[in-house]
Amino acid sequence: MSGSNYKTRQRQAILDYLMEHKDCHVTVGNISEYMEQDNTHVGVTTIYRHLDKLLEQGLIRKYTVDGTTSACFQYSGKSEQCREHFHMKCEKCGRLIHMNCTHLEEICSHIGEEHGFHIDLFRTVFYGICAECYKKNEGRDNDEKEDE
Amino acid sequence: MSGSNYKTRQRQAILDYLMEHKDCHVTVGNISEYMEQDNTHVGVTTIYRHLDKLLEQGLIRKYTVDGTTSACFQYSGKSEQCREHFHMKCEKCGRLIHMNCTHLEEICSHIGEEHGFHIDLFRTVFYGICAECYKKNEGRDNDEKEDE
DNA sequence: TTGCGTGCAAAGGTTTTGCATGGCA
DNA sequence: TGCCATGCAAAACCTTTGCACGCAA
Repeated sequence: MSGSNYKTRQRQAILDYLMEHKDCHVTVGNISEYMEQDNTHVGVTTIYRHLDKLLEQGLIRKYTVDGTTSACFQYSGKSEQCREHFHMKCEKCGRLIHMNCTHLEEICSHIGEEHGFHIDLFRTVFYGICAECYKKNEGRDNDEKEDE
Repeated sequence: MSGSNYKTRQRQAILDYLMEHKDCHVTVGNISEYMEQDNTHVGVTTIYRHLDKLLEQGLIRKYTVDGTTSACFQYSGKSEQCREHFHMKCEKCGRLIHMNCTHLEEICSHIGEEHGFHIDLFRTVFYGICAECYKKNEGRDNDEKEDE
């Protein structure tokens, strides 16, 4: 499997971009556009192919964010440790938060033992609003009605 | 918004199908194919439009399951109570499990209070393998390697 | 030199839009 | 009858594939 990684301009550019944006998710379109502006053209085909590899290698994650049709990717680093904690994604700012908390680790065993459900930590993501965005938004627009 | 729901053959057929399959997710293709076999043709456009409405009304959920390119939908019912518990999705059989568990509810408050992260219970789904599928699969194929 | 990497064009899918027609209220 | 609902065809996207050429090792 994808064991041969030639060191090419394109590969480096994509990796750089992903690492610079490790706090939020990006689409193939984002990457492509950025490269264009940067006069560092990289074909979308190439981007897709590298993302596939990185995904296989567990270096990035793939999401489907509400309202978007295209897939979102995000750098998460050598993931072994990411298989041991939960991730939360802020729906406002898009930040990915690695939640290291023993209390939460317990969830996993609880669900496994009591409910017989074996959680895939790598794929499971909590969606919600992060502390900062929540503060910012507090009391502001009741535009997004809380339903009754 | 979408407040006017005419009672049409198509709307009813789609709703029926969704409710009959409330235990698993279905794609637009599934719905369309079924209708065809059932001699109850419904155009895909119509299906998409109804799913959008149902989504808006919170009657169904939308997923993107790994490896699939098309969106998956699943009936979840008048969702008010589904905003109060977690959901788990089995990646093997596709079943959606409504997890009513006080222990887990605590987790929610823990995350909210200690970590300041406000979970969106309606959108958050735990991915993994359900008890039944886990049993079935136990010791069988190490085909799907556990990585090293 | 070898074989992977790249990029264009084309193909394959899924989802959305436009528009004329059908059907509920 | 007035509107919304429907469905076909076409458009708009996103992603994958085929193939010739480029380039790292």
